[in-house]
Amino acid sequence: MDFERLAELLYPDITTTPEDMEARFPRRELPEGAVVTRFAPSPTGFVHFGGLFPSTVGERMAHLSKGVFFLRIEDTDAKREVEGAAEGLIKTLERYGVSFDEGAVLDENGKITYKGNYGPYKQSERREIYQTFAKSLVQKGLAYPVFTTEEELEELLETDKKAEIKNTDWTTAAAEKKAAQLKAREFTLEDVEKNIAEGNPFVLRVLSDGDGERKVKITDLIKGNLEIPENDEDFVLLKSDGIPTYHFAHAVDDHLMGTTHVIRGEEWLPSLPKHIQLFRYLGFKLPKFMHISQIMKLDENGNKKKLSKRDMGANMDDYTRMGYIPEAVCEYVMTLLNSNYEEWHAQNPDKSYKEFPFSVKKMSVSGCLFDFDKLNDVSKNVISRLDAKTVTEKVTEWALQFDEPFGKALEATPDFAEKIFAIGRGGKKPRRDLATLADARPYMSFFYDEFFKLEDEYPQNFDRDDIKKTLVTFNLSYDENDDMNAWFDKIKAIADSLGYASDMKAYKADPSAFKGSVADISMFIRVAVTGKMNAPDLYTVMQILGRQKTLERIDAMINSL
RNA sequence: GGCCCGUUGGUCAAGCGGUUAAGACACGGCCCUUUCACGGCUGUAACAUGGGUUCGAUUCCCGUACGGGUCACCA
Repeated sequence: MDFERLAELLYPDITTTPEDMEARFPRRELPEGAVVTRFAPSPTGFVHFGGLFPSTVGERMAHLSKGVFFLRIEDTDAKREVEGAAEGLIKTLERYGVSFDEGAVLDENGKITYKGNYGPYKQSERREIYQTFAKSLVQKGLAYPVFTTEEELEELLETDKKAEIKNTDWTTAAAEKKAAQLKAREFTLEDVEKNIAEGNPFVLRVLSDGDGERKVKITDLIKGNLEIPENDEDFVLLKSDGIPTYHFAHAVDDHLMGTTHVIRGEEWLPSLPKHIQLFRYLGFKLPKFMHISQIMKLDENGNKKKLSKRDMGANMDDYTRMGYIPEAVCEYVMTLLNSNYEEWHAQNPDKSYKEFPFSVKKMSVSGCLFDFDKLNDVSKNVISRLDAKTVTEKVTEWALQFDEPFGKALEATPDFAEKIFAIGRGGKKPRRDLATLADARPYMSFFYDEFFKLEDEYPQNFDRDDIKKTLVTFNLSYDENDDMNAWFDKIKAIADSLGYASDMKAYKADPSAFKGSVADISMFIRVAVTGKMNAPDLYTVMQILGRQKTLERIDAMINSL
């Protein structure tokens, strides 16, 4: 067959050559050891937690090595594209510390612009580039066209779907495919001429030289040494609209853009032989591959399942809504990525996770389960390290968006809110009450009259009279200028007068000698003032609340008893 | 179904030929403590399974089971 002729028939408009492209996109000049990575999402929706994973890895590797991290938009499937998705994607990633040096970035108006010398960074705008390489493959006899009518196409899709969905008859499906492939390879130049003349659409398929019985050996930086059967499928390079499939675009783009490390989810592992074959056909140097394990969740049957976009915690916006701060999510991601992160962080409590010496070798080969308990723990630490002012700001901002009445209350008296958040904050061992910004409301709402309510009841086993006497006596003696000791001495005095132990040691030694202890007396007061059995330090609470409100609440309780 | 990847406590995981098999989260107990939170101590709990190789396997090899992924003109 005259491949030159075939190439001309197929791509008469393409006058550029692969050499032209190489010249247009020269090799990058980077410092020794610098790594070029990329994140290449398709703009089909929001950022998925599973997408934060590989993008964080890429960002860390590139920036830790003084390399380049770029964003390429893989919009080769027009049908699935979602308007505005790319902008949202970039914004979200930005919030989680994933920023790009090159490729699609946002301008000051939040619109996409492109930066860098290896563009376009949007695949739909790289047609000519792909077709140039496609044409050269045809010239070398490594790719060929398949003309298929719309009906035939739909039919094919139908059978594929059937095999997939009904999970039936894989063997005949495979045999049919094989036969179709052999048939498609047999065509004449005349057939092509005729089809082109009629304006029939075609796809370009690779002419595979692979043998499914043989295996390719490849080392994945995460998975280790792999042996996968060679690709023997004449897969599609260019779709009938002239747009490449993922496989072809990946080979061409990552070569031209100088990607040194291809980081992606492990769902790509099975198609790796296709990519290896393509890089070879195109004469490209193979980049390093890193296939990252999926994040899983437990389904209702207790089986691990890929975290899908419907799941809570999949959409990064979920975290915002739930009140997780981005730093916490980032740190959680780091703990999953490199298990020694926590150890490092314990030794370097003041350093940002960005200073952590991230290591590819430490990455896990197996998929891990998403664990909210762990996220909460990490998040509690992160929030506990913030100062009162920052927490006040963050909670207020969050609440104004997701819990407006509470947000307004905080906003009205920021100094008051800050005093509350200052309780137990600062110092080496701060309180860890808040896992999320949303936890603030149940924690502190009793400080605000409009949210104050009796959440806990007095336990039945206490004499109402004792409670009443405690409250009355406390109110009469309360002096907000007392220091903590003086304040507590008064409470102890009440305990003694009612037959409750003021000394906990004595109480514990012989509980039967007392009606209760000073702990119970404190609780009587606490419930009256906070409406709850559990609250931050009562003395401080009263100080912040002020004399008037404190006494009012106690009075109200006395009257209700 | 074929192919690929995986399997150490409930979760994340260290260990990679000889260990009392770390640590963190979660859970239980105790201590501290006026409650909570913090802190300290402590406990329960694991190498999926069967064969090899070896003086010795959690570590290496093979099979089995289980889980996941994938088999599109989607990425």
